[in-house]
Amino acid sequence: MSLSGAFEKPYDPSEFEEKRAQDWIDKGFFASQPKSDTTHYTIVIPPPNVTGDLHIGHVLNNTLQDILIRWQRLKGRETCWVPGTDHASIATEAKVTKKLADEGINKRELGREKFLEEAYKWKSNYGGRIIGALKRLGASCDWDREVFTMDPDYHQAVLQAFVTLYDQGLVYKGHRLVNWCPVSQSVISDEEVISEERQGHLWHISYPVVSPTPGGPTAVEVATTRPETLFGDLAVAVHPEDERYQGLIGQKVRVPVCDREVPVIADTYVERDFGTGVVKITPAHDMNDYEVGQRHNLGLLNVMNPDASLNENSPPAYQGLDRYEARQKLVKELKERGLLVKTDNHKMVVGISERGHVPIEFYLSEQWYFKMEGLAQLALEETRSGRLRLLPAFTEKIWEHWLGGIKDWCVSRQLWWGHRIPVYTCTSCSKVHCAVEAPAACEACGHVEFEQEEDVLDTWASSWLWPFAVQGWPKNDAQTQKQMEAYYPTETIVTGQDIIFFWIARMVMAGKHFTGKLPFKSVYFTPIVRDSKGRKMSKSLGNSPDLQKLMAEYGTDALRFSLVNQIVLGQDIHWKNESCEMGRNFANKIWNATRFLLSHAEKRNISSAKCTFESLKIPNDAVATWLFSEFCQTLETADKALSGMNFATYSSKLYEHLWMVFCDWFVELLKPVLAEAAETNASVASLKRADELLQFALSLFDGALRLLHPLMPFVTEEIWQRLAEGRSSQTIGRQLWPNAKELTARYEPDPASVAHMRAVQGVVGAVRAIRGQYSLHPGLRLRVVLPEASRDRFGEHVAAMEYLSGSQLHFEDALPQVVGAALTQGTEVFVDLEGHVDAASEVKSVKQRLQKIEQVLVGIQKKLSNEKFVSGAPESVVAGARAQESENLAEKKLLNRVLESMQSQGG
RNA sequence: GGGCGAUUAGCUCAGUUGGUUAGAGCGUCUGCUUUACACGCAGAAUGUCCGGGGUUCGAGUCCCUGAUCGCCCACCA
Repeated sequence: MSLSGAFEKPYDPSEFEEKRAQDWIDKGFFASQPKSDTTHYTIVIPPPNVTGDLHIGHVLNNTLQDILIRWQRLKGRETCWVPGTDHASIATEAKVTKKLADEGINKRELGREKFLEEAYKWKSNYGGRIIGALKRLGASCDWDREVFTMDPDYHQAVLQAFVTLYDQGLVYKGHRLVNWCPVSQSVISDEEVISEERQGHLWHISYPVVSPTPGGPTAVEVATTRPETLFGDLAVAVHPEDERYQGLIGQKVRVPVCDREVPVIADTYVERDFGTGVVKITPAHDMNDYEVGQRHNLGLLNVMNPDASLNENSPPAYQGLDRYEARQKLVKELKERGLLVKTDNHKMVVGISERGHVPIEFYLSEQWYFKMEGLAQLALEETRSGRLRLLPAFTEKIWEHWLGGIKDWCVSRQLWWGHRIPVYTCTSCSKVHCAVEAPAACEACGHVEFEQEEDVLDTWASSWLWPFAVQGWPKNDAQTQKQMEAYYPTETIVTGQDIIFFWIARMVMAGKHFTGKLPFKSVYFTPIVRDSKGRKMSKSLGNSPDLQKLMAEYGTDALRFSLVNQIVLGQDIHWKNESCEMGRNFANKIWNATRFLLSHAEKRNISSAKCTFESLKIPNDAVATWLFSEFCQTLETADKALSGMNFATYSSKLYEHLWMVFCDWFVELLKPVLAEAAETNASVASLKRADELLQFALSLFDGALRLLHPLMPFVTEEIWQRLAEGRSSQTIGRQLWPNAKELTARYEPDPASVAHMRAVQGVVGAVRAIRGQYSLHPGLRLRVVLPEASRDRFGEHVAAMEYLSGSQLHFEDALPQVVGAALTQGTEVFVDLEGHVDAASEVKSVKQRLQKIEQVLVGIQKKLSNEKFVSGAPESVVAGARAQESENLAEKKLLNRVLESMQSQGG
């Protein structure tokens, strides 16, 4: 293929990527079909919120899934990556509600049906965005299988799961204090409450004693962080053994402002050392107070509305005020009445609603719950038995802790966007029916009218079914059976650790409970991506990278590479946009390496199309044997790293192989070979060698591209398309991943060739270093002397070594007059510096080096003279130390010889 | 209050079961339009491996302890 048009430097990904991403999908390269054999490899995507935007965390976890899927696809497995989106009940409802409010429309006035219409409109406007972004990222999902958690089939699955649990007695309705989000005006689960430390106050308020005993106190001082709830106080509590308040127990005190009389009770819940040792008890607005209230039969007094404003149980002046306005007003009034003793600053932990971003209220209401203990046991058994593996391993401790102390799951939400709870109450006899379809007639009285529950289910009570519901569960038709057989259970889940309880644990429970199978074999928790200062990415900080811009500026491959390359299992990533440079430079590097190979192939009339990895032939040549050995090692590392989900090991090995090995050394070694063959009087042997090496290079490069493809799909595809004409109906993504066993059975890797090449590199490096030491111009051809005895060893590489080091090699034992000397891999290297360097400065340099060597030798010899080391350490370590000693001795001897020679020359 | 993780070059981080003279990328410095690539090539400099103890012939690695940062869990109003 000729180097025209689309093969310019530098590599410009923005020219290709978008088109390529669409082309892959159009040609159906990612489509999967259930097969009757067992080659399936399935991953289900963690469905992003339907109205969400792609953020860098998505890039990370979807890139990792894509790497696994593309890797397995290259290995010839029938891969299926199921994409989709989550309806995200509370998050979406909040967005739609806000949008309506901005337009002056009140959600409740609009009514349920109209609201849902609006929500679907919103979904159709924004729901495609994140899917589009994932496609742009190159995610090789089977896009024909996209599922939305409110699709009709999925809805059926959610209802069926609920009904099944109900029939099994695992669903109940409970009347208790719940976490209430005043913004969404719905209950939320414990997991949706985020504890945050906040600076608050501890107000000391005086409660007058109703009938003080003579000489006794006339008031008690109560400490509280939430004064506005005092309208709901039903008692004041002290510790039963607190000597200060013995006389008060059983008396009555007057709640300030509302002037209600409440008893002083004794309960061990009270900490004597905290505050004043006197606590106001507000059973309807605090979990602990609720418990205390239960113990003392205090009853309940709710003083708030669902939006956290004060209700009719508060004094008229406070009714309708928001809780914080009420607090201010009350504190002021207490001060005026002289009942506020003091105000202390106080740090406390406040429960914040994950979606509403405001402190939650404890609120008394009736809600639906799932019984979790049995389900939690199912999940625990899977990790304890080792059938389910969590990475990083320490997450298993978190898992154990949560599941061990699990509480029942409050699944009802006072929302409209979601799966409405399938419970129907007969309007005549009040019999409760739970069924997927509304019953035709009441089982008890035959009446035909029902009222369905108003509430919808927690989002996670639908997404916990994801791995099997996407395949059609619980339907039992032929297609569903076939799909369940092929694609369930899946392999692995890749996601953030933040949803370990929300989603991962519950999927395991649901999988075991409803299908009897563990839904995946492993879970990989990705690192959290933070900004360069270690702060969480957040909208309010505006520190999230603009991914569209990054992809346009550096390329998607660059983004993928740079992100993956920074992964450390179990640790956060500190992200800088500039780190994309590494990936961009890498993509450019291999792009240009291709330009080099192809231009020479053209010159030598070699068809790159014929040089596929399948046609790899290894010429009988030290350079080829060496590169092949390196490649085999890279392949082994890549396979092992990906199997163990060590993604950064995989990325850095490929980087090293392609750049440091293939480009820096192999291509450079190839150049003099090609140059020799290009001479007019080139020998037949040199022509043959050039052609063989070039063909070998192209074939091996094809293999290396495949190894890199899962990580950098775009640039590898662009290159692969240019290696042969007429590939547009194919993709590199469906070629074969090199098979290590077959490969090494055909050609044996040769460790000696690697050692041999290291010697060549050592000599070249030594000359370069000496050149650098004196800043000698690279164009200056140096005279280099190697010992006569090494002639055979380096014979075939002389031309290459001369080219790489910019020198002329001579094999002789006489030293140059002014000489830069080095010892590398047992070879003495002498660079003739006569006329370039002043002898005195080289003498000085040699003396310095000798000093260093002396120091090192002292250390080694001390170790070697230690009897315990010699007898105690493994043989290889002792041998290593001895080798080190002799090497340093040899270098010392060499330098002394050089020194002597130069000093005698200099007079 | 419990549990977990981190601390290695100016910055971001590697460093397998303890074993040569601790590495990479970026940045810095030097020299290069060497005909694939300046998004490049060649070379160089830079470390109290957080502090303090201990185990060991040998510790960045294991143990104890202290400090700092971060995360998770927990009902002190």
